[in-house]
Amino acid sequence: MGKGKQTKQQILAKGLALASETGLNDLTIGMLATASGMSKSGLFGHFNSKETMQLNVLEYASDLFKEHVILACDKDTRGLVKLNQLCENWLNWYKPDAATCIFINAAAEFDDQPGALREHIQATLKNWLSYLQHIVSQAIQDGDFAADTCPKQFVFELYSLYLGSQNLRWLSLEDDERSRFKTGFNALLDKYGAKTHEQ
Amino acid sequence: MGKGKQTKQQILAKGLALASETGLNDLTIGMLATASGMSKSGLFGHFNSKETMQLNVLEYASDLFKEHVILACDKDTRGLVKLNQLCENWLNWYKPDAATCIFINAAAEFDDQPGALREHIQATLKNWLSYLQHIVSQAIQDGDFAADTCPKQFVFELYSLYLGSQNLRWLSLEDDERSRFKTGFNALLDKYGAKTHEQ
DNA sequence: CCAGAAAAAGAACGAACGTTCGTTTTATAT
DNA sequence: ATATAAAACGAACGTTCGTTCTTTTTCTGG
Repeated sequence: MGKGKQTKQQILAKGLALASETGLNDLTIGMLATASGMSKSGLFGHFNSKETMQLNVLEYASDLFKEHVILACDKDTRGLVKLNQLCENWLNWYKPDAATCIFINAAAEFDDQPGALREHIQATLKNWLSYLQHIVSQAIQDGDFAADTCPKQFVFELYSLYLGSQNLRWLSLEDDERSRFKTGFNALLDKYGAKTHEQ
Repeated sequence: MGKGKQTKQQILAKGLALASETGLNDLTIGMLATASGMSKSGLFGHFNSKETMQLNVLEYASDLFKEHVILACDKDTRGLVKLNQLCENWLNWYKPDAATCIFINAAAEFDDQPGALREHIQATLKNWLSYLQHIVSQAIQDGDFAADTCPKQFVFELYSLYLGSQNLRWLSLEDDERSRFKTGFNALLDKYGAKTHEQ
């Protein structure tokens, strides 16, 4: 890896950290340059636009998500077992004590702002939801959920619990162990007739 | 009402409309002035700071929320019946086909930005959630929900469904009738043993 | 109707932003 | 080691922002 790509990775790591604190919108080229110990124009040369920089930060976050959530699951698991692992990873995917998920946050920031960023965020979220639906469908096939379970509705309710947990956490109404989420999650498994749930 | 308060109300109405489209953060003094047909400094005089202007917009939104959601319920209803009415009003409280709820949106925008705005948003949301808990407690007292129902957990799951519905709506995965929300809501009522659910 | 107050306008400011440009430093490959 | 390309720098640009003045217009009460 050449010098260029190397510092670019360092910039993106710092960028994701900053964006997680202040939001992707407030991730300014000047402050990211300062945080990276380089000049504004020096950093700018890596991206040639602020939007490209933000896009690259999101892609960097996607890589981390894939690594820490999806690939971190045990091999050859599927259905209900994998769903449990995914949710556990999902809750703590890029920082143990962190603020809100950058994708959820960015979605709220750019929801009304057309452009490449918005489309990228939408695609990422849709992709994740459809992956979850795939796993739920496996669980149904395996007989872990009732046969008439609707994967879309299931994932909607699961996703909702995730959003709710993050939101309540911000209001200091959710604890570190995500008790509200986990109680809701277990109730969700019950409702759809899960035979066994571990953890 | 003097001329001052009068135009101020018009400004706030326009401000809420704009903030609902572009977010409270991007509600600039210049553009709000232009939209209100007056000069930047003329509008500025009403608030003496951008933060105060944003706060007033939020308070204006709170008034509208109280009017369209809480006070719009039939008098002398309580418990489960009132909960149904509240949720129906909640889904369409400030515009029929609108974008996301301004409080949810503002929460995401200011969650990492200390100040009066953040505290106001937190207080507003907490107040709403605790009001919902009060209504749920009534429903338990009235025997409409199982006696061992936890109001906090109930409201958490209800709130989550609201967040999820809005988020999926943005992803074009929820329809105008909020089918996902309503299916989840009815399932929630079932789970906690609601005897009757209307609408 | 008219004085005094309130409201609005207009011009200007300092700061921060994204971006451009020319130059200098650093890395890389022959 | 040296030529060439990549990377980083520093200064400046045009804008936009919130805010502060001073002046003008518009209300309003006696």
